[in-house]
Amino acid sequence: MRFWLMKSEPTDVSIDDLAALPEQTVAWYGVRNYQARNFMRDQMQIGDGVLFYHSNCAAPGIAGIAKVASTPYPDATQFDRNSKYFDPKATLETPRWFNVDVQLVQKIELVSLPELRAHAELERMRTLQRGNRLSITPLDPSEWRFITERLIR
DNA sequence: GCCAACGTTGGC
DNA sequence: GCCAACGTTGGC
Repeated sequence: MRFWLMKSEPTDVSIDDLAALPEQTVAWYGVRNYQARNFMRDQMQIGDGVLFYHSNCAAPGIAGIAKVASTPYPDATQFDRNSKYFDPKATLETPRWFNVDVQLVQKIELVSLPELRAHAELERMRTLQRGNRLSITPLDPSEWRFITERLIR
């Protein structure tokens, strides 16, 4: 079992949006970065722990606990001409982008970015590193435990 | 809206 | 394969 931090812009899919979806589950569509894709395609397994992070918004931070809820499959938006995620180089035979489904476990009181930065235990977290932009990053089990056991009210 | 950091593109 | 130009991310 692995642990992941996954960023979502709340104007796109917020934690409340996720909570309102059938099965409280969403396809993690729209990833167009190879490293992040590879995490989903090659490393994620059903049941992996996910921290659902709100990014590019007024109050960035961890907004919920979730889990990986499917094996990887082709991201439908790459084939959709009307989607901003359409990829003309992708074909049904050779899809380029993959996603998993993510299911909400629990909405939490926001653990803000400044709070995350305040703990020495988390200083090596990828998301907190200078210049990091990757939307999906692995978490050390120790980081997962610290956040889920110590920072969540 | 600014801008630092980083990934991708494409000419050569 | 190099690398300048460009686009995107995301905190502030």
